[in-house]
Amino acid sequence: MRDDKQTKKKLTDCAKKEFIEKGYMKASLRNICKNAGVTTGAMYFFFKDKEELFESVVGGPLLLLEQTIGSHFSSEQDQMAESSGILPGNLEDDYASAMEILSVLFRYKEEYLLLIGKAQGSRYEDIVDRFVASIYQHYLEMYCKMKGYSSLRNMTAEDKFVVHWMSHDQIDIFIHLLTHCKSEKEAKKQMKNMFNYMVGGWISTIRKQPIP
Amino acid sequence: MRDDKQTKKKLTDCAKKEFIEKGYMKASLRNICKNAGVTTGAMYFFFKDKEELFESVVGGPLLLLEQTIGSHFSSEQDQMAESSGILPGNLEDDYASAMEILSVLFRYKEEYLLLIGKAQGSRYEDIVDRFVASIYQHYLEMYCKMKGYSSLRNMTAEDKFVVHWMSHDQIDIFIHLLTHCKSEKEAKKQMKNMFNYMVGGWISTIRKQPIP
Amino acid sequence: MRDDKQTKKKLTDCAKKEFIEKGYMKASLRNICKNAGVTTGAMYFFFKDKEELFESVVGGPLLLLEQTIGSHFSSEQDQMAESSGILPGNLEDDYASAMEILSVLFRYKEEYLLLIGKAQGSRYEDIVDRFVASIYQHYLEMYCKMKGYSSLRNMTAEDKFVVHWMSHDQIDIFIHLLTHCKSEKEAKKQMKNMFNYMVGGWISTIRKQPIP
Amino acid sequence: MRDDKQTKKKLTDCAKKEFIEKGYMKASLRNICKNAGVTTGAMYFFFKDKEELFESVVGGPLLLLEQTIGSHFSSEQDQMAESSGILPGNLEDDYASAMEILSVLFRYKEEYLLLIGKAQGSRYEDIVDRFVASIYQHYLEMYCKMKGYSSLRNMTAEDKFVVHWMSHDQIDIFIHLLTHCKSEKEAKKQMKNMFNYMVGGWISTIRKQPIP
DNA sequence: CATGAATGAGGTTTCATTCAT
DNA sequence: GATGAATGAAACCTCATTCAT
Repeated sequence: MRDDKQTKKKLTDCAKKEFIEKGYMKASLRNICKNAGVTTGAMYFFFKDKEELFESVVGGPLLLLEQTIGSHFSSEQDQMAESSGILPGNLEDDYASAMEILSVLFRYKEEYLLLIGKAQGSRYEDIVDRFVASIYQHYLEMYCKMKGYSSLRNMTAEDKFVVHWMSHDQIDIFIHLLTHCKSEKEAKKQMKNMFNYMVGGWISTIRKQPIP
Repeated sequence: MRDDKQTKKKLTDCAKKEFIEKGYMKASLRNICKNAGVTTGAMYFFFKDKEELFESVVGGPLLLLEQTIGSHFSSEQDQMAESSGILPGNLEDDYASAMEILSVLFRYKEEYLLLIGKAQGSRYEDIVDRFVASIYQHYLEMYCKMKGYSSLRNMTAEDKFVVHWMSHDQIDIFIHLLTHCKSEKEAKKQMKNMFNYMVGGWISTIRKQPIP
Repeated sequence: MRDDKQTKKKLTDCAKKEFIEKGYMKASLRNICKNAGVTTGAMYFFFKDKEELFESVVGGPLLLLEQTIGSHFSSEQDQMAESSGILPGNLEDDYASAMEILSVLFRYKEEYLLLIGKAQGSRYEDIVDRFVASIYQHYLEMYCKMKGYSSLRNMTAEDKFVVHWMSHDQIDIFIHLLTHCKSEKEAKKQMKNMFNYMVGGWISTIRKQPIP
Repeated sequence: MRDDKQTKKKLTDCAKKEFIEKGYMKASLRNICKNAGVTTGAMYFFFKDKEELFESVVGGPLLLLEQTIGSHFSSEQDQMAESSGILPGNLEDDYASAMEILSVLFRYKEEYLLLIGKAQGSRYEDIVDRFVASIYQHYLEMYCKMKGYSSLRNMTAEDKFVVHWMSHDQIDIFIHLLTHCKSEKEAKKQMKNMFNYMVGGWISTIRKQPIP
């Protein structure tokens, strides 16, 4: 029983190491199997192909992250938060969300770094864009509210472009923290400044000028 | 003599196409040569190896870009610009610089996209980080002035971290525009909003709070 | 399973033939595989690289030879043989040893010829020198005794030079016999004269003059 | 005029260096031309092919050596020297000849080392055997005289074999000295012992026993 | 004398994948 | 579950040589 999943485990462990070292494309299945002390045939029993092996490494963490982001940034769950001050409520909420996301990110730091920077050649090579897309709708609606638009249909192409950028930037903040901070704790500390930066950007954008 | 530089030209053209299609790593020299109607041996007469062929495609544009950035963002040339308003003078200057950089970027759009997104495996795979590094000093000094510090040595690790992020973000703005805009004209139009966003971010960061 | 080790065998057989025909360097792996009716990939399943394939041909015989030489010429096992006549006992022993070595040499004649004369480019290209080195110590001690020196430290650079030459010459005798005799039997017959020649050389050298 | 042979000179110089470094086979014409600052086409104006380029390096010295050996070891020029002692006169003469040959060898040491050890793949790969063959006849006649045979036809196959070996050994002495001595002077000093060794071998062989 | 371009065959090695056992 | 063998294509690169100019 215990041996049952042991081989598979060893395989994914070695795969992870190899993918991190060399990136998806340059990673060698042979090498992975050799390090795992397993024949390539055995590997193909567990995994359909290279892609699936890669997925076995990053799939779980990716799903977790998607769900976490989804639960916080899905447009459906957006509430008309009562804004306590000048700041739009949603942005305040976002800060809390971001903290949770950071926790997740650092829980599987290696896997996410793999996904973000070493997945070229796999089906995840555009994962960052997908993350951006997944929060875009949320920010679109927030922007809409802050602008005082009555409907999403009032948004111009220019509006949408800037919202897309801001979505991208939000994701980039996460990546930057994951990439440049050693610990979750440090990331959360630095997050404050970056969030502050982002909010400043939002306000400037809404007002069409940076200065109050 | 008859063909003069025709063969070499054909080779770089086909190389460019292949690199764009498949990325540096997956690009096949054989394929490139076949498309150029040339033997691999001929290719190796002109180019030492795959890397050099790649360089022949992106090298020129890269140099141009580095010089453009260098001339606008070098810390030495920073003047104590007389600020006309609340905005620090340097940021205003940066806007003009950004416009010029955009012009360059769109002049060799394909090559820059190649460098930014498809250079994994080549010596340029970290080119974005290098760009960030190349403007970091400039922003460090600007931040210093805006903060009212007397010396760079007054900067904390936290200060540096946030400046590094802002440098990164500046580069990202360029990449975003290059990636998402069809024409230079459109990019320059969208730039305004994004620059506004960035300046808002800077001010928030300096003041340690987003709202005036 | 059906073929068991048939493929590998075929591969080494064809490799041996090719190496003998063209020498290590000019031997073509493609050609070997073609003759063996096997893809190059298959070859690389059994052998890490060209070197290892070569080793699979000469490695076994080489080891055998080294052990045979080692057991007869190791300085540790040298006994103070009671000389029955004027001839130093060790040289008499050496003759018996030489016979055994000849037996080994002719057992894998092809392989040894390969090693001796066609290994340029492989890690065995200096194998002859290594053989010389491996018996040098033995002859150094014998020379020491015959000279009546009390210690190896009494040997001059000139002494050492001549001993080195004689070691080289001993190896050369083996190579000459292997190269120029068709059978082990013939070699053993010719060996007598050559050994006689060598002993005469030794005595002349010890006495510093050839004439009694 | 001076420039005339300058290119050719440079070419042979660089060729020599490359051949010494890598051996005939691994030497790269491209590399040679590059180092000589000349195009391959130019090289092919002076030399028909790789072989001829190699010949331009070793040809001269080789001819000189062949003539030197020829003039000393040619059977025609052998005189019935009056032996002053027990030693056959010819061997005494050989010693003088050997000294002259050593002088020649050290005059073009590099070239001869090239010929002896790095010519595999060229037409000179068997040069050592050719040297042996070129002195064989001489030694055959000397052996004949020393044995007291009336005609060469009295020689058995066994006689011939041992003479061939002794011819080989004579050549080997030269090679050993060239390989292991730094200067001509040192070689000539060491030569004495080696010649002594050889003469002892000859006498033993003639008498069919090493001890007087 | 020499260039610069081009050939074409060949080199060794690596890869993801398959499949009978 | 797992092995070991094999495939076949493709990878990058180097070579000696040729030839029009």
